[in-house]
Amino acid sequence: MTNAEVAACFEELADLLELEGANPFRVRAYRNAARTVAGLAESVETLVDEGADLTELPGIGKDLAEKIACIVHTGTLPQLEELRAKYPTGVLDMLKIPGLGPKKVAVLFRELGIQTLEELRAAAEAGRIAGLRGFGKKTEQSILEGIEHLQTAIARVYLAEAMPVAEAIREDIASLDCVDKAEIAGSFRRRKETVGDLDLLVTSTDSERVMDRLAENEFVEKVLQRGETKQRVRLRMGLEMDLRVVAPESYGAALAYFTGSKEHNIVVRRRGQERGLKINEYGVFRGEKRVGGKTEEEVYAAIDLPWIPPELREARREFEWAEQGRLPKLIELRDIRGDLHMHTTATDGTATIEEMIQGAKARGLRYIAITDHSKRVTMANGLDATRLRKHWKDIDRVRGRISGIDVLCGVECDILEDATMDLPDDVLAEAEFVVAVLHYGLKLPREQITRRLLTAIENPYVDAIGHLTGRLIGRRPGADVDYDTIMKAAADNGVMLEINAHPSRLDLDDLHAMQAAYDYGIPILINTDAHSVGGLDVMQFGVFQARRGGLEKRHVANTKPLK
DNA sequence: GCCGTTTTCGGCCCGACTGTTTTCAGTCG
Ligand SMILES: Nc1nc2c(ncn2[C@H]2C[C@H](O)[C@@H](COP(=O)(O)OP(=O)(O)OP(=O)(O)O)O2)c(=O)[nH]1
Ligand SMILES: [Mg+2]
Ligand SMILES: [Mg+2]
Ligand SMILES: [Zn+2]
Repeated sequence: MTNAEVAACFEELADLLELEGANPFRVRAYRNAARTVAGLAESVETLVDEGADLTELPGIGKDLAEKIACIVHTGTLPQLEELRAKYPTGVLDMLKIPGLGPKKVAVLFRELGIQTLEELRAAAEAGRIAGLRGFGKKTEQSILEGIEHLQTAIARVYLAEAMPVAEAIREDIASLDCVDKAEIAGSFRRRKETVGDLDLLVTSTDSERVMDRLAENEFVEKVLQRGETKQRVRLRMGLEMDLRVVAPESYGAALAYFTGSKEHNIVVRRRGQERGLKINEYGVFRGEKRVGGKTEEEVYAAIDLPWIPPELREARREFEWAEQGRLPKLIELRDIRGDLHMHTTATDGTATIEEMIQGAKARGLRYIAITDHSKRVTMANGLDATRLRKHWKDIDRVRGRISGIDVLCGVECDILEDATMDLPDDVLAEAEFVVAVLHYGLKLPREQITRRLLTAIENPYVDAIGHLTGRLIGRRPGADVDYDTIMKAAADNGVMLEINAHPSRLDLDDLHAMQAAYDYGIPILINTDAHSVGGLDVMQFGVFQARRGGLEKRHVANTKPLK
């Protein structure tokens, strides 16, 4: 039972309770529990087995602690099963339609007995929905469009994919004379690995002009919603964008609001309440009087906290840290000196040794390791001992004529399904850098995954483990890694763990990078795994993930000089 | 359902947009 699975139970229960018309704060408690569990680096299953006191976790009381234990032991909750029996899964599907929330879905289910999206479509087409209390012709029409849209709607988008579009739109809006500031906020500013939409904050005294300009932008397909201060549009790429326009004096408060996260905002506002203040997107108010909000610093100062970096604003540990003046000084891209994982045309890269070295040098790196694939990765033309030794000779020749950057003859060695290394020790011993990885057999049971990873970690020639779980964000889950065992072994054996910076990997993720660095003292590497010169530019995404995990420069080995 | 040196009961963030409504509920950010 993974943390994600436990969290999913609570999420589903929250949705079902909402349909039942339960107390919204009780529903929130379940959602908070889901978030707490999902945000835990340690496995709740282990915690339960060890008899840990779960009520020490934020938002988990006696009741929820028992429910967690019940889910871990039985896979579900009696209460959840009862509600599932009452509301078929198709009812929950209806909640995905924009504009349909728990109240409306409950009406459709109760009054018309609608249980699936198909039945909902039929009812709307037959005109049976308009006329229900709270439903009219427009709602009926928007339901039909909503069902249609669900079929083609895109999932969350990689931050890296959203970035060029976001930046282009931001610049266009910023070029208007009436615009003071334009910033992308939301999950984008918090540097989450994927974004559900883009949130553009603009300060201006002419919101009409700003909204018109966005509506005309070449990336925009359609205006979905428009009011006095905000507009929602759908971009041609499928992603949607929220535009919020406020007056310049509200910049800080609005940026804080729109950056979120939602849960972070709730804590900020609660701390405001406790101090007799009201905090909203327009400012900080004592009664009618505005007492701050021009900058984010003012907002945080009003609740007796230092400014908190956006990457940490997830209502995890940041308030505790800020309160104690222990906010980490987060690593920055410019701290990175080396990149110890990349490929060339020797295997599945598209650039030569020389091009990769020059590319790295042009990006200001002082050292790199060239780590082409080992033979098991036949698809990528992986190298056997003979070809690898020849490749290293080639690298050695090229590095000899390029000054200003150190180049290591490395290898990305597969950890085979039978828990042996893809290359013999005598070859690995000759390597100047070895990053060991799982590529195949990711679905093997936890015990075998552990055995394989331990083989690599205990191998004297392995320097680091790359993309530990092998997850591909939004496409496939990673291997079932026993983090505690693996991290303890890595710490004991002096093996580093990688944050693979590729936008679809980011593996280690933020939570486990934090666990490795803070709980186990394991040096972290942030590597690009570049397969082309341009691939070296993804380093920033690895740094973002590290920042979200609270990592400082000191935690990251490739900020240090090559020894 | 959680939580607390102001509370162990009674709060729980705050506001915009839409559509349905005759004054506001629902949904969403
Ligand atoms: N105070 C407050 N702010 C909210 C609430 N919901 C959303 N926000 C703020 C914080 C969010 O980061 C910001 C943008 O909302 P989004 O729905 O786009 O969420 P976000 O960008 O965080 O994640 P996303 O990747 O879009 O799913 O609006 C809320 O219920 N209360
Ligand atoms: Mg967003
Ligand atoms: Mg949004
Ligand atoms: Zn690689």
